[in-house]
Amino acid sequence: MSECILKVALDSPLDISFDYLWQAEEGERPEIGQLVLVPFAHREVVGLIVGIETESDLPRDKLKTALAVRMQLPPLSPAWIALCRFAAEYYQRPLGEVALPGLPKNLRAVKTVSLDKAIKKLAKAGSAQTATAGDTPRLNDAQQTAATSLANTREFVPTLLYGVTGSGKTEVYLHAVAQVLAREKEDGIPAQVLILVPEINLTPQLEANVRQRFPEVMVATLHSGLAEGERLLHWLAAHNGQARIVLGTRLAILSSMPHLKMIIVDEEHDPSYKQQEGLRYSARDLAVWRAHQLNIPIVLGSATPSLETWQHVLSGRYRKLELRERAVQDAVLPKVGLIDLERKAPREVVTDGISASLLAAVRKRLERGEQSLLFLNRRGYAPVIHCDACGWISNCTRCSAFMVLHKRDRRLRCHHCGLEQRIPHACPDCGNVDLKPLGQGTQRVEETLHGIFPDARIMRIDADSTRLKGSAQQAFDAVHRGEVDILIGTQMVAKGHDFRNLTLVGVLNPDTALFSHDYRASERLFAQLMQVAGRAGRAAQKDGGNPAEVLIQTRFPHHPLFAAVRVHDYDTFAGELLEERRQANFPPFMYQALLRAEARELQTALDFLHAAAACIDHDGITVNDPIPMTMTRVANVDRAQLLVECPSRPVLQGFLKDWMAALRPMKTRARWSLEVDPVDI
DNA sequence: AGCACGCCGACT
DNA sequence: GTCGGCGTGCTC
Repeated sequence: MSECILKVALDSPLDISFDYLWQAEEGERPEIGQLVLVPFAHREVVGLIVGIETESDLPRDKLKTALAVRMQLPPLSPAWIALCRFAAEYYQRPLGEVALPGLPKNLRAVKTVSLDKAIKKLAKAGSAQTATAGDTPRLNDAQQTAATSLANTREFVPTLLYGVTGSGKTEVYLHAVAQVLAREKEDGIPAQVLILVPEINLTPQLEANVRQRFPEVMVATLHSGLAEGERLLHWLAAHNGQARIVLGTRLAILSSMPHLKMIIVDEEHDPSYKQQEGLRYSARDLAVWRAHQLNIPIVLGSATPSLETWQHVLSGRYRKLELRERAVQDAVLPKVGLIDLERKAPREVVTDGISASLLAAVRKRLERGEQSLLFLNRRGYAPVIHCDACGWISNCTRCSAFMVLHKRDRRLRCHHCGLEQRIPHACPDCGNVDLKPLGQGTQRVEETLHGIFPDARIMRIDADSTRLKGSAQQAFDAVHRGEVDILIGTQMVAKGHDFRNLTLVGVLNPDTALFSHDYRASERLFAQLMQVAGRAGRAAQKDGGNPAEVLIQTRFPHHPLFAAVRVHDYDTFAGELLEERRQANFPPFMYQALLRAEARELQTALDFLHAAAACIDHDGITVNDPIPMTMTRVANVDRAQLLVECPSRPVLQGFLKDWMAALRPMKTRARWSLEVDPVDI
């Protein structure tokens, strides 16, 4: 028996580690990286051992004794702890708040029963398998070149795999994975690969592809949809090295993988990689850091890379491997056309937001027995109802937003706070019974199309139509089986699925993003248009038949964004955007952080931000004026924000550290949080 | 963040 | 008389 002091990180907002006494049994010394059950305030919690010492700075009578070290779990590696520590420092949060919430709940439970059971189960599943690749399809030249380059890369080289939808990026990933796993034979290390995808629910194909290609290999999946028991098994399989491939969403970037040898980030530009609550990290950025830390290759795949990544390519920090053609035989890129809604003569007849030209194109598809997709990023029937007589509009009483008309449920619904009410039968202000829906949502488009094409099989896919678990998948399956003629959808339909018999994509209303105050809106719109265009049949035009067509309705047909979309020219467009960003001192040429505050009274939030702006010295940092957020009130809480900027990341980081230290003890009724590298401002 | 303690209003 | 409102303070 010998006594030691355990330094323990706990999931607590206090940015310190906590010291506990521990009597180590002979031969059972605790190690850094092990989990430990400790008494904390009036409860028992599980923490992470981050240090083992003989002395504590605190007097002995202040120390409590740890209750149990979780010896059955192999310790988390120093590299994993370093990753968490980096994320904690970079995003200005305590280590414990980064390291612990990501662990399966069972590992953090007071009782250890399910953990023991899971460990036994995995022990039965056997040791690491030999990685023998299944049948590998032939690669085209571009794919082969990319795959060879990746095969020759064993160190940290961030690589952009740049290719349009259908150019065969997945095949290149799988080759790269096969290469990494095959190296086990040479150096005897059972390598692991991490593959990140934006939304696991939309990419069951990738999981199926991976499992089919590597039938001998254990594949773990990690995403928020897993049941706790499953989550524990998959996490443990990654942690003990049994799972050779881990496929997951952004949260998987913090998984423990002791033999990690390659990271792949699919659709690296996707906004889903940014966690938008709690610890607001970018999984893509952490992936690059993790690859750098381990000196292993990382592949970032995209048809429309983020401007951050693109800038790194231009500056030579990242390597670019390009896949130019679609890999599927006979497939060519869809033809993109614009429908000018402002054209004076002949004027487009527009029915509920759908132009006559687009309707004609849909009719042509119906006659040919082909499928059409209409894309509108707005669910509900109409975004607002209003009274012609007095000007009343359906504002939410708790938010600075409209109540959206959901005609089928006969309700108004706020998409921000969830408030619902029945549709008023008359104007609440003047009693006028003729309240009119303004604008279009997917439900209205569905209704209009039913009226125009009564015999067509029409399906709507959005968050409302797919509320039930599994119903989204069922809907997509029905489209694949050809049971749908016209598909109407929000951005849910833009990702992941390619429909072979789909030859028309109509984009109803992209214009709001063109002149948005958010300077990232056009970058996102471009990506979204390219992505939704990619849904159009990859094999639609064999037999010299009809090429797939994308029709975009717009009142601004001369906007340069559309010119770039028409010729599928991301390079030029990205170059122009980057030049604008450089001129305007926006990211990636500027580093930013956002201090947000919210309170019942807007003034409380603003007062706090003003005090925060004044509380320390900020040489070299631009501290902007506190401003109310664009959507100021959500669920009866007013929100304001303060943007700080600096062209140097280390300088900004240094400032943020001091700033947070100064802010924490400040007394305020406002709730506040800091976001580093914010995406929407 | 939890969670307990503590000191004032309407109810079985 | 007590249930419970949320302000304040502490956590090795």
